[in-house]
Amino acid sequence: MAREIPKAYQPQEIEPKWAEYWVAEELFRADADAPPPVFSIVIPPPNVTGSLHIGHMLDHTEIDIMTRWHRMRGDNTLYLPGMDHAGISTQRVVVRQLAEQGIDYRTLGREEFEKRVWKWKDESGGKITDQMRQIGESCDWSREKFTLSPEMSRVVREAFVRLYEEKLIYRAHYLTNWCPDCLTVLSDLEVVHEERQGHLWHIKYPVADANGAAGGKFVVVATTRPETMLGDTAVAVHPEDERYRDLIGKSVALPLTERVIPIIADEAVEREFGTGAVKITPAHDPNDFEMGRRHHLPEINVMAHDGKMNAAAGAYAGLDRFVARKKIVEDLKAQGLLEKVAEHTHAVGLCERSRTVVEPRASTQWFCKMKPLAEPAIAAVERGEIRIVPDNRREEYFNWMRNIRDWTLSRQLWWGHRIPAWYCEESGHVTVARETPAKCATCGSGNLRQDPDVLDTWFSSGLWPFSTLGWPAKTKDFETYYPTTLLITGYDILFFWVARMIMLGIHFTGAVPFRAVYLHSLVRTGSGEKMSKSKGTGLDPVALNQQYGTDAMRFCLASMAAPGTDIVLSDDRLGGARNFANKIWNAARFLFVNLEKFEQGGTRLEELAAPEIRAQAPYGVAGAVPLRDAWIFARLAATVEQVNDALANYRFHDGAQSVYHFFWGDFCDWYIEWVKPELQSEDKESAIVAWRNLFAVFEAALRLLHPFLPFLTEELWHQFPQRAGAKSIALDRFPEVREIWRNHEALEKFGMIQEIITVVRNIRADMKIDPKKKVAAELSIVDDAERASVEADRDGIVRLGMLTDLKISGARLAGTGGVVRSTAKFDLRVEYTETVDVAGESARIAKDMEGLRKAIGSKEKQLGDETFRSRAPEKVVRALEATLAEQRT
RNA sequence: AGGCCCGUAGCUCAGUUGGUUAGAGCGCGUCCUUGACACGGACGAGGUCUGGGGUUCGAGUCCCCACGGGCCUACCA
Repeated sequence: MAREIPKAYQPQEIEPKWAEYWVAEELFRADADAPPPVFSIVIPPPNVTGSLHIGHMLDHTEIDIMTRWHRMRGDNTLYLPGMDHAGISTQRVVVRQLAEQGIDYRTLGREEFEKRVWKWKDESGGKITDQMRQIGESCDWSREKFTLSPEMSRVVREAFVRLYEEKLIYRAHYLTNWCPDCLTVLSDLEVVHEERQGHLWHIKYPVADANGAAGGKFVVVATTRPETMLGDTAVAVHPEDERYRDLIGKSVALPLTERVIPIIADEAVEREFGTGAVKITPAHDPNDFEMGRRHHLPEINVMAHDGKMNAAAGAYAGLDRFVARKKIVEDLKAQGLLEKVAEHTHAVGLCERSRTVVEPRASTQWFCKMKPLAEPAIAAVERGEIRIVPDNRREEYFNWMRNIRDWTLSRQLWWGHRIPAWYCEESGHVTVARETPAKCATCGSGNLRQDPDVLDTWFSSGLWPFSTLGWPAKTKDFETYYPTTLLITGYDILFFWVARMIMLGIHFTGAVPFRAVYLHSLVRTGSGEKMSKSKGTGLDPVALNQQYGTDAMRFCLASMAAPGTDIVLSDDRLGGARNFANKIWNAARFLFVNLEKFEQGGTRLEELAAPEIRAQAPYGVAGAVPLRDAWIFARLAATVEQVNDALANYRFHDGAQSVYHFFWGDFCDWYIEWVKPELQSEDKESAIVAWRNLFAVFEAALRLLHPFLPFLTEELWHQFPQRAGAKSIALDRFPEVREIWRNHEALEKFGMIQEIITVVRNIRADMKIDPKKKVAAELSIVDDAERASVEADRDGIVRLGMLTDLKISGARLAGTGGVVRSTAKFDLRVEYTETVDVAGESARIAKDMEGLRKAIGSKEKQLGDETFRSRAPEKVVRALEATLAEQRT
């Protein structure tokens, strides 16, 4: 480190340098030939619709923490990056952009439009790549993939053709969800439901005789969508409904039209709802569609693709559906056919992307049969071949999978994988093939036309874990890295993506696509909303990274990422994480600034901190490791184990908290403060031991911190002597606990010293003793071994307690005056010549006593209870007794 | 309609099979410009865990009910 180290850590100066270095040196290139164990993870490919948002930051932080941790533990590690073409979303973005320039995308033609989208993809994709590099993701850029690349297209066609040949993909006329804004059908998942206050219109349909003449009677039907009545082809009642029994088989004259439609009986009709009579519109309602099939009713589609009424709507043709609704209600009212209007709250289906009200509409589409795919996928999770974390998402997965319905695959879009199906213009036959066929497979005609539609974008995403590794070829990558180890993504795409990968993965490869899925929380705004760019509630990660530093952002997210709960990011939290980075920076600053002084005595950094020197720590003076060193290494060991355990269970917040507490609380607040004088000691041997141990702990701490704060730790790691050719801390080892680090005794002993110092400080603060004024103190410890240990570290206690002197004995406190406080293990008296605030002191003592009495009381009561003694485990009883014994003294 | 989750300090949240006086960060109060760090240090005040009932020797932790908030699935027109 140079002499002029800034006092405050400035991530902006440091981060870009390493971000570039990591990419340029290709440090994270995976080697499929490297020995196991393997850790492989594929990125949830971000949509090329714009740039990374704060949700991605969380995703990528967690993935990168896991990746770096595994890599440092020596695993054969692959983090595969890539992006998703995001069919509907990306098309919408470009359509909107064109519209802003006054261009209707349809006038451009398909080919030109696709060109425009590719151009956008390059820009947006480039931006995302830049962002990912900026935030230091340790992925293998040589293996980057894009879901719509020619390579991925081949895989998609392969998968489609296989499923078609297996009769799992089929084309059918069915009722689907239509978005009049996106102008495409949607799968059920892309329709979101929203409770809305609406109306239930009760409409009178005149009963007609066989000739269509009205007989003065009416059947009243209730509907929430009056405009669809123009497409009614029947009225249905329950077969056992007494009210309507004699009308079954008769007809009604459909108002506003010339048509006469039958009254049919079907058990699906709920007698309790509305009037018990239902208008049936097979072309515009899922229930009605089914009923229409059962009763062979005609379908009359009354709406065009853009949500306007079509020619079949007669006088209402050309009107927007909601305008038509209003007009129809008015007309009915005018004709006296509107019986009443009731308030009615119901769930309205909206297009996930455009928020437009989705129109159920019968059309011919491609579908994927899901039940046969779902069964093995359910079984795999049941058998534990895939672990879903957190647990409760497992149930959600099962619920959805067990009730799965067929997947509408085709989309009326231009941006996406074109469906590999060709229609013969002569015979009408369909040819589904991997490559463009020359002639019709059935009749041999060369007059073919490819299906204009594209596939749901999630179809290619569903193949991602194996398409990216070279499947269907048996590549080295596929052999080595599939099944992938872990998938980390948000729970909001459990069904869209995760479930489908599991189904398609098992179906095509015979193996699960990943061994575990960790579903993380979502990042929300302060008011609890899901962050969204469109609502302006999104936070810009680039700006935040700039302001606080990427490391701080990562650490902040990690420390809040408790499984199962959403994250609310705040400036306060980010500031706290930034402060932590600054603390680490300054600890390093302390080391190197002091080292300069020490080096003047002729000792070089190499002798104190070379890798082989560090490996032998902790060092002792004349063979004895000083207590503070034994203690910090024991704490380091415990922390390493806590972090390993936390990360193994995706408990990022626990891991983050452990390292925070260790570095700030133990290392900085106690350890550095304790060794300060040793570092410039006259006694050369002690000084060298202090330096060596300090460097060893600090360097190990950097490696421990690295997965969380990669930039800062990389920067500081390079300030240490490293093995020849060592390029990065990211390729160094995660700290491994050495047996001699573990030291329960040191933890106990140093803990007692900390307690003594804390009591001294307490007294000083309570008595308002001038912090700069040193005072005398006296300590009494009954236990010989404990007393000896404390005596050995008397100097430290004196220094950190700001004492002039500390008398230690095993007898009762000899001196008088001053303030006395007692704990289970020791009594302490601090000289205090001023008048003690008796009232305050006795209030404090009284409060202490009160708490203690309560604690003792409850324990005595418990221990006195025979049922407790006989039923509680012995361990608990003994621990209770031990504490009670202490508290009584 | 069915299912799930949450309600713990002023704020945001931890609290893994029930077990000693319930934790963190921020905020707050007192003191400290001591040469790593004021993005700092020392010390401290704040919760009885939404309410009620139950199981248990023992419950923030398990069960039931109520209230409050959120989410997901769902073709009652």
